[in-house]
Amino acid sequence: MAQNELAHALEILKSHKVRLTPQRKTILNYLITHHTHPSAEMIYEDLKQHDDSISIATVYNTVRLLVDYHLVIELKNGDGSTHFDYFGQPHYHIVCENCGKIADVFAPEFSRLNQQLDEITRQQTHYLVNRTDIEVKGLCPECQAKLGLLHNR
Amino acid sequence: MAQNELAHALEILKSHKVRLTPQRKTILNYLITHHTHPSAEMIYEDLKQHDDSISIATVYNTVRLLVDYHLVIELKNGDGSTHFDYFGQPHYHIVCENCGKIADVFAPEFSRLNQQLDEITRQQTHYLVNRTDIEVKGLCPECQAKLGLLHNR
DNA sequence: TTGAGTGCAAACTCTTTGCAGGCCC
DNA sequence: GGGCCTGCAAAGAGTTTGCACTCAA
Repeated sequence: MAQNELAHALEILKSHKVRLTPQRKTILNYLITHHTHPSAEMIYEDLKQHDDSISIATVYNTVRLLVDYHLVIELKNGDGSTHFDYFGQPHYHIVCENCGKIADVFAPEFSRLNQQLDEITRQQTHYLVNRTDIEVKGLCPECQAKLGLLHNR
Repeated sequence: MAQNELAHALEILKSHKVRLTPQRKTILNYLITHHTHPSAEMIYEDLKQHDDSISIATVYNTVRLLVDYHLVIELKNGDGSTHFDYFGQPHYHIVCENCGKIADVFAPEFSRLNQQLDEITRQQTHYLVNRTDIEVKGLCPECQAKLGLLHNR
């Protein structure tokens, strides 16, 4: 499954004549197999553990490349850094405003909803729409408990 | 209109026992009357022109305060800095991926759509939902023309 | 072979912080 | 009058850049 995903993503890059270096494959594979919304720093630290030696500059270069090809999306969770998420299946994100934890939300209505937004946006602004990112903000279950808010559910 | 808006916003702050300093009023008023999605730096530069002397630190402090009280929302347009927008009427944003220009989109369906998202998100993640931000990315009319893409409309 | 990619470290930009003095409530 | 807010400058964090070397195609 993840292997197919990786092959598929590599195919897309190859079709755009992007050079497939070991570093790029490693980072792409990391993002496909880790749905933890890591920052560049986290990717770097994790990959350093294994014998994959990769510099932080290459991590930044590569994630930007992957974002440009719409394979990965950027997320901000309020901690100052940018987090990344492989975007294989359409989904959106909810960010905990207290601890910054990010969760994925897969909604069947998502694509229909996106189409609606595209339509409205294009009519109203004449912008050419490429993609829509939805970000919900709230409190994760842990932080609700921590803050004594569970009775509010 | 803008005066009512300002009075309304100040009322909200006052009800939370927030100290209403001249700087805070000035910045809030600036954001209510300028729907240009400025960065902290832009607000600072603009206010420096007039005799309002305000430090950049105060601009950062104040916009964060306003974001905390949900009077203002933060936007990223890819230029590295954070932009701010007074959030009087519910709306969302489209960002030009080429030049970074941000436009507002007011959709009547927006609040219904938000409710749907809240529902789905809460059921799926058990997060307590506070707010939903939608950000559409695309190309503004000017950049479409500049890039010779108008025939794609 | 060759030019794009990598690694390193320094530089840069945006934002935050510490502290002394000022002023809103 | 008390304590939060402001202004200044310096520090901090995250990200980008310049350059020499490497390697995928």
